[in-house]
Amino acid sequence: MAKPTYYNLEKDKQERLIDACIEEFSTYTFSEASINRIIKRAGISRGSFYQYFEDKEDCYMEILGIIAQEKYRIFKDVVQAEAGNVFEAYLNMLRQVKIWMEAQPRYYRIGVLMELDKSNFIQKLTKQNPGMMEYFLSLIRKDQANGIIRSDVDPQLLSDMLIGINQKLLMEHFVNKDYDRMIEASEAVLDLIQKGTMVR
Amino acid sequence: MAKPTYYNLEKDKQERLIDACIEEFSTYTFSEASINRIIKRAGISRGSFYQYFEDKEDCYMEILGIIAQEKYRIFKDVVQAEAGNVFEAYLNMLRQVKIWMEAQPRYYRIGVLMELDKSNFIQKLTKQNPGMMEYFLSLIRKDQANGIIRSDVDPQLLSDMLIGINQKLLMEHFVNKDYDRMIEASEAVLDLIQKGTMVR
DNA sequence: CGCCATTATGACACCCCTGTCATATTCAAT
DNA sequence: ATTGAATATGACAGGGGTGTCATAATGGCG
Repeated sequence: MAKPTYYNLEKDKQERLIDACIEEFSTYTFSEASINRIIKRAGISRGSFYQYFEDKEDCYMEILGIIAQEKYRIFKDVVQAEAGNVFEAYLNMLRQVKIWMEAQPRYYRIGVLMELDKSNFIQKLTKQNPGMMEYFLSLIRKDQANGIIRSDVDPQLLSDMLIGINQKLLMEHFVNKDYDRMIEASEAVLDLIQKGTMVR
Repeated sequence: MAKPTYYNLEKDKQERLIDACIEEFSTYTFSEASINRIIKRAGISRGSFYQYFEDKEDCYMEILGIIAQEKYRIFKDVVQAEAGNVFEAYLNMLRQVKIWMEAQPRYYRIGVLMELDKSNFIQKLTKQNPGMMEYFLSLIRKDQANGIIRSDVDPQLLSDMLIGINQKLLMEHFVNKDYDRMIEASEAVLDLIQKGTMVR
């Protein structure tokens, strides 16, 4: 956790510092990120940085905390609409991600870079993510029970597919900043997965 | 290109050097790879390294050349069987990749790390890859003409899906070293894509 | 004002890296 | 055996990085 001095910082200075950190961590991997660049950008001295944070990891955790807060703020009042099936649930989720990407591209980028980092510290952080797969799995099973999805479809496989495909779409459209097209493409993908490619 | 001195090297020494390079480049990104570690492992002096190669890039290119050769050796006499459709072509390709992964996991790993590297040099190298997507696109169009795939399926989309899903499967099974399961999973995925998830 | 706690600073030690270069060694050919 | 070319070597320059620490500046408060 950041040192007391950090929390005592006057607002303006703290914001400058946070912005510099976000800029750095959304441009470089944690391993590649440079404290030198951060302090230069924030206009503070090397010594001060270490007055605020224990070290680079500490600083990173502080930023992650801020991101988590903001994420919660944006996602909390999203209609947790009872999704009719996995596919709808999926699209709901994607629309939320679109909002997130548009509102906070730098935050999203930090997430992307996290996935690319191989350092122990980051690997440990990333591992702590059970999440979404379980959610999809349960939905798929429910849909099978309701006769919406064929019962001989392997839930695990379908879930992997959904997650895998979209990782690609997300990434692709994020670099192009074409978020609307992303939703369209996803709808088409889901449609295809439901109907299959075969001529009937 | 490597310097003449490199090519004059006695076999044993050259092999030790190459092995050290492969070990390094299959463990670290090009940017993160360290000449210090390479020379230590190869048991040569720093000066010697630069007697053989212009610099790190030069060394990397030499290794890529060796990999390309080996890849060709393994892939050349694979039955370029006239695949019946995209899905068969896809599985053919995947089986080749399996052989490659098993035969040369380190080489495969170098490819993976290349994708993760953001340095200019590597980005430039990676870009020069038109490849597989075009191939899939043409096959998909052919299948549509032959009435195997519904004509209202977007070829680009299907191609993206195939490539995207498998990137995930490949990666996942590569880390688990479970190549047989990889083929099975891919077959299941392809089956699902063909038939769709809907109950008919 | 004077005093003390808090905060700010940049020089410093130490680490790792790449690429160079004068010098030493090896080796083949005369 | 001598000599000259090819090869080997590690000290060195120069750059970047992190974390520390003695010292300086600041700011409230008695």
